[in-house]
Amino acid sequence: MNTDLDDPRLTAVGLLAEAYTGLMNRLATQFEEHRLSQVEFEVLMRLARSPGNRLRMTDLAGQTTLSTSGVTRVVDRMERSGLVRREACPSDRRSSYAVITDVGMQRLGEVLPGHLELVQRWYVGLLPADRLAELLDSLRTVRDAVNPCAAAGSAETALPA
Amino acid sequence: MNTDLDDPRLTAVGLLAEAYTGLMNRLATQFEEHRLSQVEFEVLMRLARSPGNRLRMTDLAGQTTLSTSGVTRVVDRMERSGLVRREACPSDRRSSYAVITDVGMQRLGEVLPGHLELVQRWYVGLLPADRLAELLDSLRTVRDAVNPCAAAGSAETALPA
DNA sequence: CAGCAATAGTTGCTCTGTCAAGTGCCTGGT
DNA sequence: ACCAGGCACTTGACAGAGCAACTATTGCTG
Repeated sequence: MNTDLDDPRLTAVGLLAEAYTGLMNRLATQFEEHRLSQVEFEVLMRLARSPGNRLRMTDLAGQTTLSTSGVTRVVDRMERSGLVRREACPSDRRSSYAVITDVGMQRLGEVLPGHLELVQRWYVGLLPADRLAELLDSLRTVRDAVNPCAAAGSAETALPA
Repeated sequence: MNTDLDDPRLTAVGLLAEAYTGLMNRLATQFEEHRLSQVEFEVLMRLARSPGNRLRMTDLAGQTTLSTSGVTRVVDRMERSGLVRREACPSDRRSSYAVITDVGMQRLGEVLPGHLELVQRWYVGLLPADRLAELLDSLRTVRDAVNPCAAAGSAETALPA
């Protein structure tokens, strides 16, 4: 019928999607064990890696997949559970910082080792070093094209490298 | 503080996530122009590629990222907009098929060319052929580990290849 | 320095999807 | 032949996230 249905480009997208969502599913289980969602984990990571352990709400939104209202709500929840607190920005009364608390830091410390182990097992450990390097390089090419902000921004997802 | 915060494995996950979500954002715009969501597009694709243009609800759930109740609801909506219809399964009265309609096929035909073009521009076209082949190979390795069902199942995301 | 456009954040409404419970149907053991 | 347990699907209640509208601030421009 429609020959486009067999286009190899669809396979390419499918593989990317399945690899990503499959990996995330593997990781999600461990987050749940520690009463964290994926989004919450990312918020903790971003804050922990930022100078002063803090980020303005808008910047946090820019560094995640969330809208600003999404960030408001996540921070609401995390503030309620003590992982994060809001702090006024002295230089601009419109802004406020989200700051990771000691409890948040501790929680992150509990999750991270297991998380890294899972990433090792289900992703980076599956490929020989040179293949992995090539993979990351190609992903970076796509990422830079598709999401130039992340490339230009202060941080990649995790590392400025 | 916590040296794990700089682990390169986090960068690896970050690149995968940003490449994937960034690409999806680019593709989403075009879907909206055709009044389709990403999930609806995937449902149409899966059905169009299946024998008899149909799939049991459960199988459709297995081939997407949705739960069975999620599939029930997507198919509800798509049935309402005429893209899909339900049909009873003669051999098992518990099951029902989702079948893509002519309208659904036509809609898919409208979206697909532009979709492929975008995939070309923001993903496969960014890499030389040999790099792309390596990328897909590595992604397949990860996918097979992380989501063995997809590998074993009747179809990859798009192609059985 | 008054006024106004732009910005940071929050909130109401809505949509989408999940989980758990419920219905009806199928099947294997006795 | 029965019924116990399992399966396919649906439904109700609810959580997460986005958009658009709103408030409070800021800072530019005349």
